[in-house]
Amino acid sequence: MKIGELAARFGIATSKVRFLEARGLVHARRLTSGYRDYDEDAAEMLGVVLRAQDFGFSLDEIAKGFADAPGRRPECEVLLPKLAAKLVELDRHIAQSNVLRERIAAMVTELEVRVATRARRS
Amino acid sequence: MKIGELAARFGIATSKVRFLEARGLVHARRLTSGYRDYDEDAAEMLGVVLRAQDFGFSLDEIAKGFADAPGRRPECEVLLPKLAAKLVELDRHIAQSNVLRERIAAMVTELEVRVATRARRS
DNA sequence: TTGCTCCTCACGTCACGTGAGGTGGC
DNA sequence: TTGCTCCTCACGTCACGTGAGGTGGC
Repeated sequence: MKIGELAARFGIATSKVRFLEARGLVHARRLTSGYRDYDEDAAEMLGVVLRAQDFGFSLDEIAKGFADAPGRRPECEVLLPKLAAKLVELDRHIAQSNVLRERIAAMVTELEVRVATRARRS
Repeated sequence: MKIGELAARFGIATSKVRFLEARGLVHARRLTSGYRDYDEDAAEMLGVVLRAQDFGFSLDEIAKGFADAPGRRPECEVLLPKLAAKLVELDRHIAQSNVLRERIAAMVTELEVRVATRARRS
């Protein structure tokens, strides 16, 4: 599989795939033409990386996760505390977002009232 | 007020204040020593900028907001549609975060079961 | 003099995106 | 030959943070 096909499969840009390769997070063989060539193993690895990113891990954290793991995939024991920490972080983030949402909603209401009042006056 | 006091008042770094000044989002007079000097007007403007950032506006958007407004503060008519759009965006973001939260929680549970099973086996 | 704050560059960071200039393959 | 995809640099972006080298002010 060439880079364009792989990128399309995950809905990302080819530049991102090359970038992740430079960071050591995806591996590619090369065709004689110099084109990158990916097998299913590489695709799966990319999938794991993208999901970890979704989970809020930075690329450094993800790289360390792969390094800590003896095999290609990080082990449960390594992953568990990190995921648990992310869960706490996410909960705080969601709570903050909800507060923010209410503040913005309140401001919108206030501005709407102000605009309406001004319209009535003129 | 000097930069350190202003920064401390808002809980931000002095480097951020200088950066925002370079972007034209805060204004400072200068003392003869060359030190930046801030009055309450400047502090208020900084407060507006920081709140807008909290609301998820980029610095470019904030700068445009100030530019669109004839005075120092953006008008309701300019602000309202932008805030409304942010509200929609935030709602989507919160919904996604909740989905993510459940996915991580499920994975944590799954890994815990796997670790427990392995412990029992050995 | 000490120690704190302030100053101006300039470069680093994070995760890419973009554009130049060139090549492979149907 | 056209047109699409691929390649490698190198620089741009966003919102700052950091560090060098130097100065003000109590």
